[in-house]
Amino acid sequence: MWTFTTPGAALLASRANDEWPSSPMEGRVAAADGEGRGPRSPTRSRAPLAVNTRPSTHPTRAPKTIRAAVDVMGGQNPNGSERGYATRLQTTERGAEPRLGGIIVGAETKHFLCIDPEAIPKHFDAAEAERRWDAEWEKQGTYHYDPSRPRSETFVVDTPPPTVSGSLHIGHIFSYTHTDLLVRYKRMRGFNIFYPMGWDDNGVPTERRVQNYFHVRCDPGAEYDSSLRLEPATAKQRKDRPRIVSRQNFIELCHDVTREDEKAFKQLWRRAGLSVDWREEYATVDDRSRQLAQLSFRDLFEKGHVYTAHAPFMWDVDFQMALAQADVVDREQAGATHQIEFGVEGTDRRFTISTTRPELLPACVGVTAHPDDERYRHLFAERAITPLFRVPVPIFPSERADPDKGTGILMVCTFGDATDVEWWREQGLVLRQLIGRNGRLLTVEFGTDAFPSLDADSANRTYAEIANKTVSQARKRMVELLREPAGSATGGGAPLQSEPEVIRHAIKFYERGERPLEYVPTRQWFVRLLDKKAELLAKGDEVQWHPDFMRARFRDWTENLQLDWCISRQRYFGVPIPVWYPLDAEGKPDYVNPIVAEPDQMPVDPITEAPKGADGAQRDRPGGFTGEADVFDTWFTSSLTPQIGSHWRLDPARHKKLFPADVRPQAHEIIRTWAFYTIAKALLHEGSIPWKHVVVSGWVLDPERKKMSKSLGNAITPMPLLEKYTADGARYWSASARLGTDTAIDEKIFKVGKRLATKIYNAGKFVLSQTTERLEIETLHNELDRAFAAKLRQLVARATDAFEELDHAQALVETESFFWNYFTDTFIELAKSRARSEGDPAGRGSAVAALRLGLNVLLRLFAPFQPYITEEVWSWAFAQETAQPSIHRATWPSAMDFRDVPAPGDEGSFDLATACWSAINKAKADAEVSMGRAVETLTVGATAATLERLAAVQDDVFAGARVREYRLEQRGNLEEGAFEITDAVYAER
RNA sequence: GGGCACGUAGCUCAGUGGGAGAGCGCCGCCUUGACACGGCGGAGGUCGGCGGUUCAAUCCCGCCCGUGCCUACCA
Repeated sequence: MWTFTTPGAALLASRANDEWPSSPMEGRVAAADGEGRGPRSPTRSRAPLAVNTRPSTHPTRAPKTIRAAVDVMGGQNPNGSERGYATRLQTTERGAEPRLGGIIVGAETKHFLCIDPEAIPKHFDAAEAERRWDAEWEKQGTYHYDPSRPRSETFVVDTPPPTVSGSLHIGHIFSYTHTDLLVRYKRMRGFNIFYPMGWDDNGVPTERRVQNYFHVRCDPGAEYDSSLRLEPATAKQRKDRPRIVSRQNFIELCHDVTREDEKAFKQLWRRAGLSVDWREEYATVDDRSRQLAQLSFRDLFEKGHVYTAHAPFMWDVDFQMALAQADVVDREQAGATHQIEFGVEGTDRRFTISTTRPELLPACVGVTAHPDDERYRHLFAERAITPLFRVPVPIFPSERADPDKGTGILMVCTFGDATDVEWWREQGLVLRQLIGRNGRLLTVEFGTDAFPSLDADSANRTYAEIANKTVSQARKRMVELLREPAGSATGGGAPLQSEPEVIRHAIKFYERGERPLEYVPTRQWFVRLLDKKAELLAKGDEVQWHPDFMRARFRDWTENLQLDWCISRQRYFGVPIPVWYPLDAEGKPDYVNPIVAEPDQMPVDPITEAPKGADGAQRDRPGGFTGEADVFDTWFTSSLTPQIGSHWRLDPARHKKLFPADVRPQAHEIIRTWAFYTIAKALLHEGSIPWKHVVVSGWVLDPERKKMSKSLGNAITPMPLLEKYTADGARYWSASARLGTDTAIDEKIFKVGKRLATKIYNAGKFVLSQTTERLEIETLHNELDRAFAAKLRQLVARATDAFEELDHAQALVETESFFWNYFTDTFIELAKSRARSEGDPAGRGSAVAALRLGLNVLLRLFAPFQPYITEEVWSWAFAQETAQPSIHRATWPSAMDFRDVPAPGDEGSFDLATACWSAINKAKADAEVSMGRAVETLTVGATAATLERLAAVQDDVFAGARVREYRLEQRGNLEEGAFEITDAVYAER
């Protein structure tokens, strides 16, 4: 028996690929071609042409015409699904009424359906179709995860939760489409897809957005106002001081705003056709995420992986919070080196240090030079005297001092940079903290134990000049002070030895910050990572990176890690650190013995809730407890996305089925954060990798080839592009880019994608309107049809290979070029006239069958790329024929689709037909007549061998070219396969 | 400073040890019974530069130039 639409069970035998299962039934596939049965997918039945004949469960909605048609048709619905019916209704309601198109005879007699082209709108209304199919997919549960199926048949995606407070831009569509392409392919390969979607809403971006939106500031000491309702601030209001709101009010405002932001994202995702299972939606501040983040903390605490410490650490003076190494970026800034003369205690010796931070002179706690530096060796036992403040400080040798930098000798301050912190620790230097948490110079008094001075009065007078100033103001004033000879530590004139020399150098900033970081001693929580570099590197190597060179990003970052992970943030909107500290009799917190919340208490807010068994009245009372006010670093929660999806610790059976995930898509700039922390968490919690594959998308660049981002102001909003070029068009643009490759945005590509959808629409309309009525089809009789099918079969193999290698762009190029070059431009044109011929029933049946085979297979190959148009055309007839209401759950094309198609007599006959046809077209173009113009007569010249091979397909060629009479002429001077058209006489118009 | 990626037609990008490609744009023609949201035909490139390996290099190797990113330094 021959069939033309066969979402068969057996899959194309693809290359062995150990780590990347090609199919849920891998291993059985190759052996059981034609016999393998897919798991539970309704399409995996052996009744490919069946039409739903079950009595409708919605008889009142069933149009009579359809019911009549259905009653006529034989066959069975293989799985009793009623879904097919919904689609049929849909189609019918829109006026494209399917009707019997012909009969296929064989072991079983089947019918196929065709459409009335007049009933299909001339132009495809994409916006309408996008809304309609989105609703339909939701209704049908097309993208639902089936928890009853085993892990081996499941494909798990760890979705990136976008920061909803960030601006939506076209880059979102780009990278999320890449994921969706893979997901849709895997779904059609029979996998049970787990594709959740989360929103990352906690953290600084949301707080900042809320502050601006309502023009408010949070004051944790303020009273909660349960009736507070705020409107977005007006321009006038913004000129006033921000309104102060309580912590709880502030958090509520954050929730309000993120709820709205999530809606916008979700709307865009749905419009773009992401095949997410929306039942698996989560937010990183929702109850489950908070609970899991807190459970994560407790697990790490119990395992000894977290600790709290009071120490100088990187601090953003604007946000006033501590930072992790991953939050910090270098920025090139203008600076200046200042040469400042120091004295040596009890001598008249002197030396000159070089510094870019003269304002820290009052915080100088030591001086150091390289131990082998002949210029300074003799000073190492001495104490230096600082200028202006006359503070004696130790001079010590250090290998870290570079004799070639600056003057070779430098001052150590508390704290100018990370090296200062290290010297301070190693040498046991005193602490003279100068920079406050708000970035201004603290008030200090010289002549005290903490700030000794040989001339306290003068020091205090001088310091008064810079106290309370910001760092940059203080620096400016300090330079002026250093120009005055009175401040000299040696009596040798102005301490500043020369004019500051302007340089450009890299300064550490918080990535969202505007002022340089400072090192400020604070108490923070940390996750121990430095002692686990080797394990982290090993896990990174266990993961497969696509493209592979992205692996190096992870390795570089991990190898260069300098600090443990600081996870506490002095913010309000986030996941609270679930900890209380006992208070001693004097009301001082005991940080050494924190009380960690019990698992069954989580999620918990230690600011409003008490430890288990404690009396809330004991809060902040001597002998009682105090709640930790800090929240977690956003990444502490985001690094759990695989576990949030799998419900780790909440549902162990589910977790076992969904963890580790198969694939993690992400952008390359967050390898150091999201990927790194996620690998770290999986290692610390379970000694596992979090996912098997990381798929890295490139960036979207603006036409100037700059990265598109809100901060650069070059971000393009996606919705207008989706509306202008359709979702399928936008997806086409995304799909054109290979993984890891940055892509300049180019609307021309969107346009091409829209054009492709239009062409699919029109080709579908044409093919499905071809009928054989009551004629019988047995097999592909015709050489051209067989040669076309053979080519199509090769395309299927190539597209499948490309997807298996995660090269969606290649799969698209292959499919698109085949569709255009071999299907619409040639095969349809050549088979067209036979498909309508009255005198050749077998040839006509063969043509119609081959056209439908081509359309059916190509639609499925395009389905991941253009989900809307393919679903639309699929719904016209194939949905019913296959009893598979959605193409997105139909089976990916494979050798099974061709199992009953005979091989052509000559593999090259399709190309030969095309060549001859093109030659005639060229003759017409040269004669400036239309392609549709009939040709009264012409002569075709070719070699004898070529003409002989042409014989099998020449009827289609001349019919397609509308040639009435032709003469074949042997030409020995032409190349094999080449044609020359002469003596063409064109018909009158 | 170290590393990775990239450099091919006006633009956006494929590609391969032996013939230089696609789409868009451009030029000319054609309103054909799926499609003018279309079709046919055509022009257009010293494959960043210089060396090397090879019978043969756009492709492999080295150096250089340019672009982007990661990472480091940051007196």
